[in-house]
Amino acid sequence: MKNTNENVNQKVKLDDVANEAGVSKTTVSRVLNNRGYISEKTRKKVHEAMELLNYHPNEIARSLFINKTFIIGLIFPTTNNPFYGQLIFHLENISEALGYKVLLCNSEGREDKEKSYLEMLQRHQVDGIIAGSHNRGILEYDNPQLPLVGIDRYLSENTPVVSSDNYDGGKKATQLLIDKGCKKIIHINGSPSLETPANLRREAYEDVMKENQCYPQSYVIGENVIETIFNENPNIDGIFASDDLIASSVMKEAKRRNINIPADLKVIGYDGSEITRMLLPELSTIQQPVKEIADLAVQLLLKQINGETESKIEWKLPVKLIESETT
Amino acid sequence: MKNTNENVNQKVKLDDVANEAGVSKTTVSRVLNNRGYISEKTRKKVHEAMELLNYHPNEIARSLFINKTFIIGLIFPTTNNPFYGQLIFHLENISEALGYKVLLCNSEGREDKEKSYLEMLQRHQVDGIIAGSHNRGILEYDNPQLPLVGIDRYLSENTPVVSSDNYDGGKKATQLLIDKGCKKIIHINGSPSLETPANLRREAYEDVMKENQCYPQSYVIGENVIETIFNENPNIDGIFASDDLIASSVMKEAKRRNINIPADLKVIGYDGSEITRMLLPELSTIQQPVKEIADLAVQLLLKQINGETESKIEWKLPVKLIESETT
DNA sequence: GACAACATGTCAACCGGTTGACATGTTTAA
DNA sequence: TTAAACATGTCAACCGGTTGACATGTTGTC
Repeated sequence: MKNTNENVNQKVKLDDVANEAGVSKTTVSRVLNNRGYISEKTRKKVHEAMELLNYHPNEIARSLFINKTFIIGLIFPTTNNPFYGQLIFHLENISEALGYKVLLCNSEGREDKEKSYLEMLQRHQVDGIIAGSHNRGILEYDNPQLPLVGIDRYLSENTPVVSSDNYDGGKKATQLLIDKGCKKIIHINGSPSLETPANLRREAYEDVMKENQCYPQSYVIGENVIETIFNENPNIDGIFASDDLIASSVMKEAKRRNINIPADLKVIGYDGSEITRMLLPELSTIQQPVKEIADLAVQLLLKQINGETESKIEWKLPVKLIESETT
Repeated sequence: MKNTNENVNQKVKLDDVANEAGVSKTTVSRVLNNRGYISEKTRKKVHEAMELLNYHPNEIARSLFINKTFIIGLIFPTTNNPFYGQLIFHLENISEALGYKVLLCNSEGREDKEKSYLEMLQRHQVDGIIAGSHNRGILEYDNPQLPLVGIDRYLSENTPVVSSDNYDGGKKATQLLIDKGCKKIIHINGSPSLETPANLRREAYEDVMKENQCYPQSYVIGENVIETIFNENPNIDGIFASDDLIASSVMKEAKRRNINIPADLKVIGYDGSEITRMLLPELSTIQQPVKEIADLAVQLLLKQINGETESKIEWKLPVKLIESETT
């Protein structure tokens, strides 16, 4: 009953609070969870005791019982990238506002890491996962009965995918280069073996090129690819890179070769994240609505978590063409 | 005893595995934790049962009992920043390699968010926290009996702080500008009210300036500050920005005013993160050893977690001057 | 042949909350 | 006056693992 405080050495638990406040364990729990009848006087007493003892309810114990952790797992290649950095920032932000915490997993695009993260997240009883990484199939195979949302990645037949309107983005980018008078336009993208809606950027590129009687030609990003492109295509006058980092490498190489942008070569990227806009404002790009993507992804995940159904699988959000100095 | 599989609807638990394998709960636990005597035959049986049922041990239950979660909390302003993005990537990476998971908290530099995150992390029974955000005092006040490490931030008297050698970095940067013949050098930094070792960058700047009979003048970053600097100092010929993003804004403004860099104005930044180097390679900067900082921070945290003592409080890692086109 | 080491089982307490059932007493409203 | 609503307590089961104590039986070895 008495305040036997004086630097508690062990963790304070609910029992201790009950003793301090002179009430029962059940009453404290009632105060904590706002259930049943509680008088203001008792509520105050309990809160004071909690304050005095510096009590922090053990979420682990709570989670175990209620069978819910309020944790969401995020699996993405890396935070060390302007687009993902911004996306993850918003995902965390929105989740936090809705009472969820976030376990961060940097898969580095490696299948083995992704697999072990998935396993780890299941052991940790996360309430759901948002992933934007690697191959279809892995998650499908393990078939966790877990709420799941993909960002720019197909995870399985029935998991919702949120992405920007990649086809429209690819169309806008290609069309701009053509409108600016480019004749020999090349597209550079990531590995097309990944099953991602981002491949639509290339599809749109090819369609628009053909519509304009141009021959589409794509390169997959990799070691020395950009040099190769310049070497193999001396008459190149337009490049559509499927992300801004690639575009920046293109610009660097062009500079090295004294190719003037935009006079001799026009370049457009994709993503338009805040950091890229800040550090490389001269680059024209297709901007993804990152915050909206994050918003929708969390919303769809929470729907699943709460058992609501939603039949729409593919969600596309509008992109914005940002024209700058490279076109 | 029999495989009563056929799509398990509820969560598989240890009991189910025991039944499937035809052994006792204790034996399964022994296999799982590698304790006591277990024959190869039994071990195999148990593993097969786990596979068959697609069993994932409930870490929550385990954590509750062993009183350890293997989770580390990370409190940083944002992942949407080249430096923090890279730092957080490495922190997660290293933690993962050592068997720890990471709860991500974007404080946005807000005191209230930081406070509520701290509270949340304690409820979730994290094993420790690495923070690189905001004011001293908050964490100290709450005085959590929690392993704690700061990165570039003093958190309390006795919490270790890891940072780059800020004084040396500031010295190198300023000296470079002076060596290049700058006479009127201005420093731009973040709020000096934050108690962070990063303030040493400015101290070094001031010391070097005085040593060279120059008058040191610092501005705090904020709305329109850069314009103000140019307006108030028409004869300015050198700027040392305390991070690369600020430096990039300086470059942008200089371009707008047709001030030629480096001919009329030399600029040097601080951080040298991968993304900045990639997008803005022409910027001279002081590069922090991000991976080494992350490495050391995790190491120091684990030491605390494991009850080992370490009396050294301030850790400084060497920086590297990267000279490029802006100086 | 005996004793140590190996192999496994049963049982129950425990980690720190949550919850339902039930009891008792006090207010409040009709 | 009396029933409903309010306020709190006790008790025990439960969430899903872990662990120690103790029992029993099998091998291996000197």
